[in-house]
Order: sequence, then structure tokens, then C-alpha cells
Amino acid sequence: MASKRQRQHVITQLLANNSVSSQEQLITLLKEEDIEATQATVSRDLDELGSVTVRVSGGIMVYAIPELPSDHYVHQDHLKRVLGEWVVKVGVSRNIVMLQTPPGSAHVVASALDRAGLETVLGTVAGDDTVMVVASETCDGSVLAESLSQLSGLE
Amino acid sequence: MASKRQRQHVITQLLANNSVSSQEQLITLLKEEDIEATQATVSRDLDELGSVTVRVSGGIMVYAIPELPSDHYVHQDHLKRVLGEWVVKVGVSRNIVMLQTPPGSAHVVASALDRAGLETVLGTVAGDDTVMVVASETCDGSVLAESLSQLSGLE
DNA sequence: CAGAATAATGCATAAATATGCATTTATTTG
DNA sequence: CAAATAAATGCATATTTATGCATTATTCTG
Repeated sequence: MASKRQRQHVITQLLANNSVSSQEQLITLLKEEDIEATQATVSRDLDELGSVTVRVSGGIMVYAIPELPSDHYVHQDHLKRVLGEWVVKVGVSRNIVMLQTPPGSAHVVASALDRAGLETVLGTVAGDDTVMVVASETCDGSVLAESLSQLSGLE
Repeated sequence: MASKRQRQHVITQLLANNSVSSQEQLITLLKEEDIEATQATVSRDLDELGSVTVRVSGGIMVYAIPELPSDHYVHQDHLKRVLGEWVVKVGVSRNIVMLQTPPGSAHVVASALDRAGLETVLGTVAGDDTVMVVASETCDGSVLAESLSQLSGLE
């Protein structure tokens, strides 16, 4: 069961990469991401995300979240690749997530995290083979650790 | 009794000068301009005018008629990025342009094309790794293919 | 001009979305 | 830990929007 934050994040991606013209369609797309949600929940999510509607060619109206969603997606994909390649272990203590990398690779990971601009990340510090990731106030360290573990393909 | 053209002109003005969050509200505003119309008519008018919804401060969604030029520009930039990232091959047959993408990425490209609202594109159909782009009557398929190739950075 | 064809509109209702209320889940507190 | 509090969610339905079909109005044609 995805958390609300995770679900809304996925919604943002889906809207950026699909022409979603109805909430039912969005529910279907979420289900494909193994996220179950009802129309009521989706309606509220869209409201909270500040969704708008735009016209696509053919004239139908689709949902959109303003603010360069596609960029975010691209960076997320890039981040996933980098994490998948270089992160070998994830640990967490309170609001600090420790990412272990091969020697000399920490800065690559830190850079990708910085450019991803994750709301959940307050900042990063890179050593030689370790990246300290500080979770933002709105995100619990363990949740962030789990998120980064998944992006790293570690679970 | 205002003509359709006149009524739609007034609607455009009303949307520009008021935060109209429902069609019923719009009907009331029209009545104040001595224009009678039912919800069905207003719904159709908004559709024909290519209305969208935007968020105003306070978070409510209101109707708006977009100003095409700047939107077009923004989406073109977005389109260029998406095509550059995901399109690996462009083919053309008569008025159909075929875009080849990595598996699973076709819908991303199709969505971006939809949003770009190119006059030269009549519509798109996305498979798994292929997007079929139908050129509009006013554009030759090979011209569109070349245009999309350039946007994709393929030549 | 009358009749045919086309466009516009309203009625009724289907479809889509928002929301009140209750329940469930998550978080906080002692 | 249990209880209290807050947040999230679903159910049911109210509200809003879209649309099928029939009617009306307008335009076109001979």
C-alpha cells in the first residue's frame, strides 16, 4: 500500500507521461503501478497537487500538474540509473540516510540526487564512498531510505 | 438573442475578467450581459473555445481560454526534450510518421506530441515502442517527419 | 419562394467529479 | 503500551459537466 506522498508522486509522473482525460483512467494507470485508490482519493490527490486541465491536440482535455513534471521524471529516471549503478548499501539513522558506493563514486550519486531535486531531500554531503542524504522536514528518514533503496534496485 | 459567435466572444471576456469556477456561474454572468444560455450550450461553447482550467490563489480551479503563442512555445521546448530523449528513429509513409522509441516509451512521446498541439499533427497512436503520428491535411508527411527528426536531434 | 440541408440549442440523462460522513489508518501523547 | 488525536480513505451521493436525441433556427439550393 503506497503512502499518500508516494501515490501523489506517481500521479505526477503519470500525468506528465500520459494523456489522462479522466480520473477513472488515472485509477487504472495507478493500478498498473500496484497502487489502489478510489475515485474519491484520486480527486482529492489532484486537488492537493494543484492539478489543472490543458487541451491536447484532438481537443480533449487532460489533467496536468504545472511545474515541469517531465523534467522531474527525466531526472528521476536518470537518478534511478545512477543509484542502480553506484549504490551498494543504504542505511538510515533518524533523518540521515547513508548511501554506500564504490570508492570514488559518492560524488556522482550526490550530484544526481541534487539534480533530481527531490522534495524529500534537504541536502547531500559526499565523501569518497559515502553519501549522507539529509531528509527534509516533511519526510521521515526511514521512508526516504526505503525510497532510495528501491530506486537503487536494492529491494 | 445573441448569436453563437457573440456569445462566445462575451464568454472569453468573462473568463478573462472573472474567476469562473462553474458553468452555472458563467450562465449567471452571461445573463447579466442579457445573454440566455443553458448549461448544455455553455459546455459546448467552452469546448469549442478550447477552454482549460487553471488554479487561482486560494486553490480553486477556474476556467480559462489560453493564449496560444506562449503556450505553444513552452510545449515546443518540452517536446524537443522528450523527442530528443526517447525517439531513436523516424520513418514516414504518406501522411503517417512512425517514431521508434525504446520499449515502453511510446506513450511518453505521444503524450508530449499531444500536448504540443502542433498544427501539423492531426493525432497520435502509441504502441509499446512505436508512435504513429498522423499529419494534418495541411502538412505533408515527409515534411512533418523531417521536422520531428530535427526536434529529435536525429539530423 | 419552398424545401432540403446544416447548424444551433434545449431537454433529459449519462458520465465525471466533488464532498459529507463514517471508518480506518497513522501518529502522537502520557 | 493504551488511549487520544489527527490524517487518510472509502462509501454513498450531491454536484457538475458532457452528450444523445429531438426540436428549432439558419443557411443553402433550385
